[in-house]
Amino acid sequence: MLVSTKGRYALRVLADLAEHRTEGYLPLKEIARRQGISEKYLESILKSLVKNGLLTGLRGKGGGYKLTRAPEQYTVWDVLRLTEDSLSPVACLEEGASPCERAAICPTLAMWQGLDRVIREYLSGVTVADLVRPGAGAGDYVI
Amino acid sequence: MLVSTKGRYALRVLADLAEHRTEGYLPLKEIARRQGISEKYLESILKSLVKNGLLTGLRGKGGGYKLTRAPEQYTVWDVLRLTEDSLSPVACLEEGASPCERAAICPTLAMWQGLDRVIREYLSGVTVADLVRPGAGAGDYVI
DNA sequence: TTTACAACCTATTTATCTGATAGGTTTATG
DNA sequence: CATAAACCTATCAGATAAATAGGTTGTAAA
Repeated sequence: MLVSTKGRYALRVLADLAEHRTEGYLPLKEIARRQGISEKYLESILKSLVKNGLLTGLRGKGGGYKLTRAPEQYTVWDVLRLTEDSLSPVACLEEGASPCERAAICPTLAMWQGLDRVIREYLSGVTVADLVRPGAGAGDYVI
Repeated sequence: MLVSTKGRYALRVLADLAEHRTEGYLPLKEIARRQGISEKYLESILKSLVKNGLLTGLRGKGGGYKLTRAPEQYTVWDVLRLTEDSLSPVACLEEGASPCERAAICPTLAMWQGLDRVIREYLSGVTVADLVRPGAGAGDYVI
């Protein structure tokens, strides 16, 4: 599996915040309830989104989270890069992977690089705004 | 990570067998040595390839493994489907996954389905013959 | 100014999966 | 009949995913 629940939840939260972005700060409790996700688990996910500037958090009464930019300014790729340790389809393409000594003769390397590229281009072509656009269907994102 | 060592090793073995397919049955020991893979681990991988008809195994002295078809008859997708529990990018698209009750309202579902399709189409478009074609480069498999 | 609320922080746990290892059994060949 | 090689079953160590628990700090409203 390429994308964990962490990444899936993060996208659902961003979509949720995009849909309710006129309502100011939204408390985690409310988002968690609406999305059916454990509050505590969601908390750890949102923390990293705040730390990386995708969300703003406001403490105290009346506080909560909101987007820092317009929904079309977040690509799915941007979001998943933060929540997933790696989005590479195979271990040998992960950043920080120990360089493979067979790289020069590996018959599969180019094929994996092609897959990596296909995935990255697809995810970079979809934004949070696309996700919340009404009536989005299965074939919409394939060019 | 989408594809484990199991799948990566399987493809390398098929490519190896394709390159040496004029030499009859190749013993696992020889393949493992040439590819730098543990014999015992490789054994468990090849077993499933034999069971599913991708390879033929011959026991006893002079035995080993060989391909059952021509290299261009194996797509990468065919191979990985056997070695990986799932090639779905997300848990909710795996076969046998408990049906998601939010499917009808999920803003991300269509996007994941599109990714799933992009991956499947890419992997279905590459064969073992492509892998062993001399001089294959990084951009070759992206249309 | 105090109370309630909500983000923030650190640690721990549980389960599953990956990658690998070990040792024995059967079958074919020279 | 000795040897080589596939076949089979079980086990294990480590990593990662997914979640849980409980406490601390900051902010706004009462």
